[in-house]
Amino acid sequence: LRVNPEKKEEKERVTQALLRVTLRLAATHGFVSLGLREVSRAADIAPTSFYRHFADMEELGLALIEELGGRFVGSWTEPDGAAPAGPERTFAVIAARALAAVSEDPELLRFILAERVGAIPSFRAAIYEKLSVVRGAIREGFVGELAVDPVKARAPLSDAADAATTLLLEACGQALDRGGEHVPALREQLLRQIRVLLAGAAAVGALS
Amino acid sequence: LRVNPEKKEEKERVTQALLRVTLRLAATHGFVSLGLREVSRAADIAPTSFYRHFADMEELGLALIEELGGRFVGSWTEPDGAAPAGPERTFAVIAARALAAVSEDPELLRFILAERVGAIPSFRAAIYEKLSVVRGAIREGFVGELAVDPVKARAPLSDAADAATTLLLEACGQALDRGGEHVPALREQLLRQIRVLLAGAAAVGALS
DNA sequence: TGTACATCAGTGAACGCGCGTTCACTGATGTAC
DNA sequence: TGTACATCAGTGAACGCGCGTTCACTGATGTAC
Repeated sequence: LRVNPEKKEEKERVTQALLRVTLRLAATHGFVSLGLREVSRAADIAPTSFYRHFADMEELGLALIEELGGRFVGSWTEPDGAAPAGPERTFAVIAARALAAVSEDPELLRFILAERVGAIPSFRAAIYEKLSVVRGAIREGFVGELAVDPVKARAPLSDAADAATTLLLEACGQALDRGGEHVPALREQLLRQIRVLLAGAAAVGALS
Repeated sequence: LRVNPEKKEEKERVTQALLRVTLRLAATHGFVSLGLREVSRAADIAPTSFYRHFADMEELGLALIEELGGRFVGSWTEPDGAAPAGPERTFAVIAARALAAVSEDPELLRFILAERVGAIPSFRAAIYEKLSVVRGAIREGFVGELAVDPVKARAPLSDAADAATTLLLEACGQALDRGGEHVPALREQLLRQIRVLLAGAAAVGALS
């Protein structure tokens, strides 16, 4: 038996509503405090209907990370149209998008930042995986724009990409807490930190 | 009326039991998922006795941060006996202690890292305040060991101290997740990152 | 075309359970005089 | 010294409430023939 595409679409709409509503509630009370009934109520479905979409809240949370989270952080690293114009060009583009995300979808960003270090190991692992795409893109940017040998400078490149990713996420968290008007200053600070990082890597002789 | 010091001590013992038990439970389920009855049960007191110590779980959480958390991160920055021996000596000492804390009190560290970016604003603010002591000590180390003018290089020093603090916390989080056997590698990576950071600051001319 | 059947998202009633909070009480200890 | 009173951490009973989960059902839609 096949399934009516309209029906499938309808179900998908409810599923998305559950995800969005969970993000909204998690932003104020924290994900682990949420219950199936609370999110069902907010999504305007009966508590029993929840089971048509997810087995429990943990499964919903993983779907949040896999679908919304993956697309979200993935959008930071899409290729940009403009030509590279400096040794931290790739990073600057990623940073600009990530910081823009603070105002575009603060609830999703809060969820990702919180659960990245939260109490649920499966969430931490899933978010780590999604963020490793970002880390990889930053690393690729360093490789391409610094014209280093990626084999010889493997460890320094990884160190720098790790550090840059960490500093990027911290800047996003600060932006979330301090409000949109601080974003330009946070971006400037972040770019200064990365510039220093790369200059240091060159000075130490690890990169050239 | 005065109060029997033995009685006060007894009450304090129960209060501490509530704090420790909360950390233990929060490590596996997340703080915001905990209830007054659950922690009271684990601390072997009646649920109603909880109110003799805290008005609610949020007050308990703040006490966790103020008392245990403050003493904990404060211990990272106590003056050490040995004489400074390099431009990142102060940081190296702090990093060593922070990473040692991973095995000494992983539950408290998890709580701090999680609630630093969690859903409760008062927790975030309180933890930020405690961590600013660490940030300040790292900055002082940079100032003293790099022999720069702290007035002229104020912004670069702040950038570097911010970045170093962020990278330190990330290393702690990684150590928590990946287990004690990865601590030496994480410490080495962290120290490389800070070395690069300082070399870059010098190269950029911000520090000298 | 009509008829019988399968699928499946959504539902309302009902369940047992643990929750936060209130209340009046106990019993040990300290204070007043 | 003895007696009356105050303080206060801890308690058990009780409350109303929301929770997660089960179950049998509805009704719309698709399939078989």
